This record gives sequence, C-alpha cells and structure tokens, in this order.
Amino acid sequence: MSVRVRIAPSPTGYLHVGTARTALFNYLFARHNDGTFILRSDDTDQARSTDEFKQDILDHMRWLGLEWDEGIEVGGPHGSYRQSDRYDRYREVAMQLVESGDAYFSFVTSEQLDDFKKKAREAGTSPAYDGSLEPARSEVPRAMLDNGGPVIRFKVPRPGTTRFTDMVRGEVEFDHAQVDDFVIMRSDNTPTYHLASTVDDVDYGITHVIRGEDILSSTPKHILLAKAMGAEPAEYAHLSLLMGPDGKKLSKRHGDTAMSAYRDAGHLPEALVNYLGLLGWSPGEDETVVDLATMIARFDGTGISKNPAIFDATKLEWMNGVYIREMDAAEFAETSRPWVEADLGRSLTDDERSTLEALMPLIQERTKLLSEVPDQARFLFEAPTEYDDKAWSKVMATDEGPVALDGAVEALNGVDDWSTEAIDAALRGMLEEHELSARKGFQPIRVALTGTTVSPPLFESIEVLGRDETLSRIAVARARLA
RNA sequence: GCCCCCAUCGUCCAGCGGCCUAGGACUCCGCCCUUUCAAGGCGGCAACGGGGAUUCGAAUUCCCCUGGGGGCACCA
Repeated sequence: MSVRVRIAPSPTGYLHVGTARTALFNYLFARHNDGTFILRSDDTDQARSTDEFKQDILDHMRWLGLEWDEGIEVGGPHGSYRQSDRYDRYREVAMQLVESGDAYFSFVTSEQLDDFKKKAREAGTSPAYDGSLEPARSEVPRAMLDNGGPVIRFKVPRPGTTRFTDMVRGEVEFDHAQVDDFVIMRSDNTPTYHLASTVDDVDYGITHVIRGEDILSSTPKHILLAKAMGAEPAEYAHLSLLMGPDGKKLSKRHGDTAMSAYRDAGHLPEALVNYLGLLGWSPGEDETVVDLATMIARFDGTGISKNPAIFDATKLEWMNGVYIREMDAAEFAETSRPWVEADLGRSLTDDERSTLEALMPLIQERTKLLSEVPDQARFLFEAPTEYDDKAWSKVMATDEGPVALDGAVEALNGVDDWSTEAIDAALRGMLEEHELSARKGFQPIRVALTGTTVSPPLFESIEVLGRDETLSRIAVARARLA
C-alpha cells in the first residue's frame, strides 16, 4: 500500500517552527516512499481560526518548499480538505457510533465531572471519566435541560488496554482505566478534534500519522475510534517536542516561534529545512550540512530521536551562513537585492545593480543573514552622512588620519587604470612613502568611504565606487578633520 | 495526584556488548592567514545523571532512584 501522510495544522496561529518540523518529517517520509503528502486544515475551533493564520501557514509551507500533493488549495479526491466543510460527515459517523453502541449521549454536568476528578485525585485513582455518572434514562429530559443539551461520548471498553507500535517510541501501552470516555460531539453539534481528525485520517486513507509527542496519550482514543469505524488504524510516529534554550517548551518568550520571523530575519528556506530536519533526526553519519535530496534518500522513519530537542538559533544562523556561501554569486545578488532596496526605500537603477553585483561575492562571504546585507552594501549607494563615533576618534582623529587621507588622494589621482590591482599598488606605495602600517594607512580611508571601520575589502570597494565618488568622500572626511 | 515518554559534551547528533583513551557539528578559547570584518586552516575546553544486576567484557541489556518532557477539556 502506498504511503499517505498528512500535516493537519489548526489555523489558530502562525506557522510554528515545531509544526514546520513535523510537516518536514511527514514530507520527507512521503517523498522517501514515493507516497502522498497531504495538507489538511483542522479548523474545528471556529472561534480561534482565521483566514490570516491559514494563509500564513500555506505561504510558509510553500516558502520552505514543502509542497503538498493533496489538500488545501491544490485539491484532491477528498473535497476541500477543510474540516469545517465536513461536519455532516462527522455527525454521520457519530450517529453510527451511537447506533453501534460505541458511543452514547452523555448528560453529566461539568460540576459532576469536576467533582469526579477531584475525588479521583484525592483517592489517588485515575481521573479518567468512565461513564459511571450518567443519569438514569428517566431523568434525562431534566438533566438535558439543566445542561443545555447532551454531548456524545465514546464508550471506552473497560477493562481493556490499547497497545501499538510507535515508529519512534516502540511498543506503547495504555490502560483504558486512564482513558476518558471522551467527547466526540459537543453539545452544539460540532465535532471535537479526536473525532474529526480520526474520521479524516480514515477517510483519506492515511497510512502513517507523524505528529508531536503531545498527542501520544490521545492515540488510544484515535485507535479505538478508527477500529469502531471498522477501519485499520494508521501507523503512528510521535516526535519529541521542540524546546526553548531553557529546556522548557519552545514559546514566544524564547524568541521566535513563528516561521515568518525567520524568513523576515533573512534565513534561507534551505537552511531552515536542513536545520529542522536534523533537529531530532540523524541521516546516519556525522553529517551536519545535508541537502533535501539527501534527506529524502535517507529518511526511512528510523533514526528519529526520542528526546526533546532544544532549538538553537545560533546554530541555525551558522548553517544559514553556510547556505549563503554556497549560493552562486548571481543568485545571491538577486536574493539580496530586495533587502537592499527595502533599506534604501527605493529600487536600484541598472547601474546600481551592476555595482551591487560587482561587490556581492565579497559581501556574500561575510553574511549569515540576508538582513545583514544592507548594512554592508549601503555605502555603495549613499555617502556616509555621519561617522561612527568610535571609528572617527580611533582611526580618523589621529596623527596618521590626515596623512593617510591626503596620501590616498594623491596616490589615487595617479592611478590611470582604475582597477583593484592598480588601486592596491598605488595605496601600498602611499603606505611606504609615508611609513604607515596597513592598519594606520587604510582604516582612515575605509572610514571616509563607509563611515565605519567594518566594511567589505577596501580596494574592491574603491574600484566599484569609482574615482569621483571615492575622492569626493575622502574630501568630505578630510574637510571635517580640518 | 494519576498515566505515558525520555536520559551521551552547554546545545544538536554518532554510538546499537569488545573497534570508546566516546566521534562529528554549533558555541566558547587560543594560534595561523589578514587593510577592517568575515570566511578559511590548525589546535583546545567539554559528556556516557546515580545505584544495583547480567556478562570474561556495558555508553550500549535489565531493575530501582533521580532528573527532564508530555497528557489528564464540549482546545487542537
């Protein structure tokens, strides 16, 4: 049977990095097995679901390259892939389960339930509701009135046990004494997650459910439900959760949990995919930088780590730098340009584009995040309007500052062939003439041109800037020095 | 409180009874390269949570403890 997996986010928030990782694992498993990757929207929580969240999830899934074969927007043989469009189906299943005796209308009040759980806790027994509080049939109408309507609960067989083999945890066993007679239909006649999710998994022919460990203990419910529907339960794989730097569940307080934040910070999707893929999974060898194709080739469902993984933003950044350096120069220039233009607040002219491209390889190797490009490239398009205070006092307002600037003007005026090599030779000649160290002699020029002591290599920058602009900026700085 | 899962450097992984004086990567610290900053090269710090048991031999198997995580909703 061909593999069918799904990612089923709830549009109640932006695409979370943890969800993205789960999606990636599903995607890898599908591709590895020539299976089908499905994206479905679990939007039964109408109150908290929004179109904006849904769109954010879709956008970032695509941005990461996690294209789905069936599901939202791309369609497939199972309708809209939105749970909110399938309420009739869930009701149908719920009624069938009531008829077959696998589920029942429940009239317990929340007060009764609270009391039940409280007593269980005091007694040290299982707090799982076992249906024992249901009123006698003759009392139902009144209770129903008090209650605002019944819910439908699944009747968990007791005593009993559900065992299954989890692809990452191995044999797992749950005593039904620990499993609630859980609600499958709310009193407002809408389905709960357990019902909707399981019905969809069954109807869509999902073969492997790869999801977060947070639902491991709900798995018996889903298996019981599937069996009651007469279906063969899927295989399950429960991934350990992503943690923040303090070992607690990754949350906004640790930094960014929304995928969009990483995109906005200038991460490359390839780097994110690589990093997320190796967070809790090993491709087999001591490898760290692994491309998608390799991951797909190796991802057979084994080698998935059982322990929680801490999300290390620093390592992600390092990896992003690796991917940036691996890009070819033209591609990097193209990818970076929007960042530069956003910073400038305007589009680049054709000439400026050439200028940018000329210096790009040098910028590329000192960039970890795309968002760092504007700081490095700005001097190409705008003369410094101010100078970094420390830079000015440290290298400019010194004995050597004026000497270096004056020397540079003279040396540069003598350059006929405006090339990096000629500029290099001329400025080094200037160094000798004035007996300046490279540091003393070159840093003032750098500050004059860029406003700071940190910038791309000097000679190339001068070449790209052009003679007029270079001399003009030096003159401005020199005047300020006088 | 009850149930479940987990446990190797600070972090992510490798290790599946002898190849382990425990390997790789990030971080950090040196050194080299160097006009700044990076990148790169070389080197270094750093771990099998504790206790039993099995075995000729355990990071690797079993048990207990401890620690961490998750769940216990008419949320997903």
